Amino acid sequence: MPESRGNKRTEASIETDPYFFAIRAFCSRWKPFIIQGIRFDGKTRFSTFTKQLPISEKVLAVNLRELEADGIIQRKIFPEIPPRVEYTLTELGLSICPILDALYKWGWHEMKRRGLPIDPLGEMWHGYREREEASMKRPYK
Amino acid sequence: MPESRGNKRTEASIETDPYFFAIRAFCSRWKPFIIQGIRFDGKTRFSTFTKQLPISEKVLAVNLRELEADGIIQRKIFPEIPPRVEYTLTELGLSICPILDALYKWGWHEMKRRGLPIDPLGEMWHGYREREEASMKRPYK
DNA sequence: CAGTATCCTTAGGGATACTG
DNA sequence: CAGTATCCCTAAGGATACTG
Repeated sequence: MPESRGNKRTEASIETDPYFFAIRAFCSRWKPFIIQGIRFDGKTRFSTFTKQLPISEKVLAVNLRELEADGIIQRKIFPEIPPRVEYTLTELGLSICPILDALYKWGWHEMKRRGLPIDPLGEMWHGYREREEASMKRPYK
Repeated sequence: MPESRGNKRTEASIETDPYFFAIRAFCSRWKPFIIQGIRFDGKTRFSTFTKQLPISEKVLAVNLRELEADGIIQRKIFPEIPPRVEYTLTELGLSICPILDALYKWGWHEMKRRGLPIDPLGEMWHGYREREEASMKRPYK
């Protein structure tokens, strides 16, 4: 095996670019929803995510580990039986929220302009629709 | 084949959410760089991208088609020999730039804080480093 | 409860050759 | 020049079962 596929020299330029860094850190499929979920409740438990999102336990665990490794969320373990683990946003995690809000706002306005259907629970979370606390507790299931 | 893998009902909620819409529209691996490239020159040609980015022609073409379909860029064909095609940003495309700048800024500060190496050409594009016009013309090759 | 472990599928990306 | 067409590979995501 003489070399891997990609051109390492040029690849490196992309992968040391802040766009790449930021997008990898919090613009994947699930991370905005996970961050939003923590933000909504202040702190969240593992099983709360699996109730709120159509995400598998494996994928959730991977995303939580990455967010923790990137310093965006914090994991606190309470030595109880049954075990309890709480996830909160760090200062860095809080600094992402305005950007996520801007992404949401852009998408919301563009979807409205095109007449596309918009998930109402996300709208409640973001203040684009009046809140119904009951349905917000179990948004996606 | 009774059903596809994913749960359609819950999938739908995610896929009608503005986060998903916005991230799909311009937070993929290449789209921020493509948008930035057009923004830098005002208008750009196909071959200019392939010189500026370590991207294959196929992937570039796919991304350009998607950006055009989403109304983010405009494609103008000049009936010449050899053919000439110019890509420009639409109003919608311009509306994305502040969000991309915020993403870049967040990534830049966080990478600095961690002492990570940052691609200098991106820094020039974004005004985080003094411009050297020569090297900015062929950034990634 | 809060996860691993296993196995599988698919979308995105990439190298290269070719065409109008 | 501005793309297609092919073929290939990997990473991300997902369903399900199991464990401390």
